[in-house]
Amino acid sequence: MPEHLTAALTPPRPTAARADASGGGPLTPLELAAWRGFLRAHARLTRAVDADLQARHRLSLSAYEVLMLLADAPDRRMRISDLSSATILSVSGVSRLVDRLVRAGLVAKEACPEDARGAFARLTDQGATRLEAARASHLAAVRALFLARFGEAELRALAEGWERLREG
Amino acid sequence: MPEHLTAALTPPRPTAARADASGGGPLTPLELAAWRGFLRAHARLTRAVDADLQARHRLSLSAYEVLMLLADAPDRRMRISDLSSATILSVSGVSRLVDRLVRAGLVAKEACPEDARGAFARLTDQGATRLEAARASHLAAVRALFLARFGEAELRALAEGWERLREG
DNA sequence: CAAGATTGATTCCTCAATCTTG
DNA sequence: CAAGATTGAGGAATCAATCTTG
Repeated sequence: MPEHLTAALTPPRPTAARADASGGGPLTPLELAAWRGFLRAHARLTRAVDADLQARHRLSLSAYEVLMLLADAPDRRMRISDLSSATILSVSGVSRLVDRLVRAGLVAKEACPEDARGAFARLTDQGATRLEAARASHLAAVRALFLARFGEAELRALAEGWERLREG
Repeated sequence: MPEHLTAALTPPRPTAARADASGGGPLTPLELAAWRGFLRAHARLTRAVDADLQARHRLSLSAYEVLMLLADAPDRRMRISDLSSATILSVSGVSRLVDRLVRAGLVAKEACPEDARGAFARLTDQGATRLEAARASHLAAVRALFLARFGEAELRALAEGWERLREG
């Protein structure tokens, strides 16, 4: 860590400067810690979780999410665009991911009877098996690296905070 | 939004199930909201902030962060590996990003006198100007989309939470 | 040999264009 | 024409290999 940066990383002390902190003025140390911390925490966490999932089960976090959504869906199938809304991926991103999952045998594509434009992605038995194999260790990793670091009240505050961000 | 998912997105009600919630058992609704909310909030937020920065100033969020670090560094310069530790990028990621910034004229590379293996990236005057032009609107965006949604106590809790994650 | 940096290969994702169907 | 899905082109990031210097 470069020496000139360590000062910026000491825990911010309580400040009364928040009144200044509007518009485009420089971020207060507290604002910086909240924002950069968010970016860094996300990067560290997703890397660690993804690497774990990849090493143990040859699945990316996105692939896991899609398989999980399919497993929970009626008939174990969902349409591409619905998968897109339920994840953080674009429609074309889902299309390509589903392609890869089909090639891996974890998902099969089916035509959509009542709308011939649509396409279903359906979880195969092999996909269900792989998901089942991955689920416990993945959830344990998410708990160990993230959830377990917070108390229940904090988790509620987090969940509520994400919701508040979504509304704006 | 697929109908079968809406139930999972209603705000989690207080639950006493946290005692179960260890190991690899399924996530409680609260845990799910905290974890998925984190992933989704990050995706939405960084996309919005990045798009804004890109549209107004032709800068990616990573580029902004690097320029910012350089502006705050002594002699406006840092070494590639130090930039890597100070950001969420790998060494090769920084190397390629700095390349792009050099091509854009925002950064210049300099040899390192006391260690000929090293390379400095130095902010050019043009880079400083571009950064100055971008700073206010970028910080306003970060405030509007993220910081302003939380009170000061919440920001402190967030900053402290990220710190706690880092320690594990 | 170890450390700093670069580069080739690859992966994953996005946008825009396209095709098909409602 | 609008909506669902796919595909071509391109961007940005990573790992592993390599080169140079300590």
